[in-house]
Amino acid sequence: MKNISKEDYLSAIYKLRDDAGEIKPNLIAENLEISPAAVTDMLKKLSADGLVQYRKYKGIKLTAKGERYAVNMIRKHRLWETFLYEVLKMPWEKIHDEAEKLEHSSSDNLVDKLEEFLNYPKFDPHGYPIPDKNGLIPKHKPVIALSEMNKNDKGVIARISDFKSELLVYASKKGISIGQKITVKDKLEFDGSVTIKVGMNEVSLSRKIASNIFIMMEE
Amino acid sequence: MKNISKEDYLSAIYKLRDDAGEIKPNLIAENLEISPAAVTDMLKKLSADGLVQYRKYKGIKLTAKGERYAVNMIRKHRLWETFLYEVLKMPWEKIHDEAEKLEHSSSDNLVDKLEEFLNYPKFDPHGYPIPDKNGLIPKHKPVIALSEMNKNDKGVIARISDFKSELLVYASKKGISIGQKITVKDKLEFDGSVTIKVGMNEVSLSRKIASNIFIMMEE
DNA sequence: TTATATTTTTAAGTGAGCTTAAATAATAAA
DNA sequence: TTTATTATTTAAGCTCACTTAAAAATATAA
Repeated sequence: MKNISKEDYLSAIYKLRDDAGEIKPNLIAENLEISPAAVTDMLKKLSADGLVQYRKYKGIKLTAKGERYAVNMIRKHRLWETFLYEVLKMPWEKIHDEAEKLEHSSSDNLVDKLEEFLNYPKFDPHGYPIPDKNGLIPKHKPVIALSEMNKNDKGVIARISDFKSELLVYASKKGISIGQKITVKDKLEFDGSVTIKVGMNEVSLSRKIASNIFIMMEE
Repeated sequence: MKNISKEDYLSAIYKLRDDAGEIKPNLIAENLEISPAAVTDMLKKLSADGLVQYRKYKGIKLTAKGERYAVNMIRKHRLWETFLYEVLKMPWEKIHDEAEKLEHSSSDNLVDKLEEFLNYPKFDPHGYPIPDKNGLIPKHKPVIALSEMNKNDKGVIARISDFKSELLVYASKKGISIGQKITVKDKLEFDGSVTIKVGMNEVSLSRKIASNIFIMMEE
């Protein structure tokens, strides 16, 4: 039996909520791989703690306090990922799961020291921004999903979704990594797949994969 | 084994057992600050897992398997302590508690990488030996508790018990740290307290404190 | 609008690891 | 050796984060 903590719920809500900041219980349940009933249960507790705004059958929102907690967890997660990748040289696809555990086992103070040691990185190894001590999240130029780009568009890989390690292994193998320049060589309306030039080679990616790779476009 | 409690029991048994390798349930209960009944409960489970040898009302022993697990946890703990102290520059008295949490949240692989990054340290910041990947524990010259030393004995501080952070803060304040040379200036039969010269100053320590400081004696 | 499907909540129950209280075994003192 | 003390185990019960199944609310389709 998995023991998913309040911290995980908050992070999940933060990451999965829509543009209006709302989320349905079902989505949380799917993401954390638990029953919807467990989510209802926990939402009541989080609500009692003043961490989420919860009304039966309505969309859920984080309170300001809940959001602070969530951002703090994400900060910890991304700093640990950076440490594991940059310092311990762990492979790209393993750092997410390790960081997932470490983020729950380190005090704010420890993580502040870690940030200092890493020299205040702004982005993690997958290209996600690292919130600072005050919850401020660095912005870089807007990014667009590779799946949304058109033939002949150019840009630089800025971010790759990190929640499926399979995706990261695959991307690595194809020579796809943060900071690489790419050009869209072809795009099939038929299945949404794109062919890009990255480094010396051309690679074809399914729509699903392309939608998890984010590009900083070139003007 | 992803179970925090079981890991804690094994470490506790390893650390608290007597010279014959045995331990009474009561001692575990006191150390983990739980009821003796909870210990009985868990011992049955550990026994079922083949980690301890348990017979009602008899002394408890770790099995070979249990000992491997315990040593591995201690390895993780001491490597994390070393990292927190040497790399993140966390204060001496805080690293024990932080390492206590991290040790349960890091894979063997991660810890191996950490060890490599730290350049294979042999002792942690409190002077305890760090088991290697194979469970081999470095030995340094034998040490003796400061409380067992006699007037005019000399030596070097090799180890300070780390399970009461209060003790570490106190020691720090008195200028006591690993590697320092000391001389026993006086010892009172009355209460077992000792006065030592360390660096420039003389400090008096109760028997209890002296029994938690270990010295590599000078011949 | 009504019927149907989907989502969410409630209700009842589980296992892990703890608690207190009572019973039993081992140890120490008279 | 008997008695008193201390240590350990058993028994019953609690909380937490889950589960499944059923009920209720909401959303979608005919």
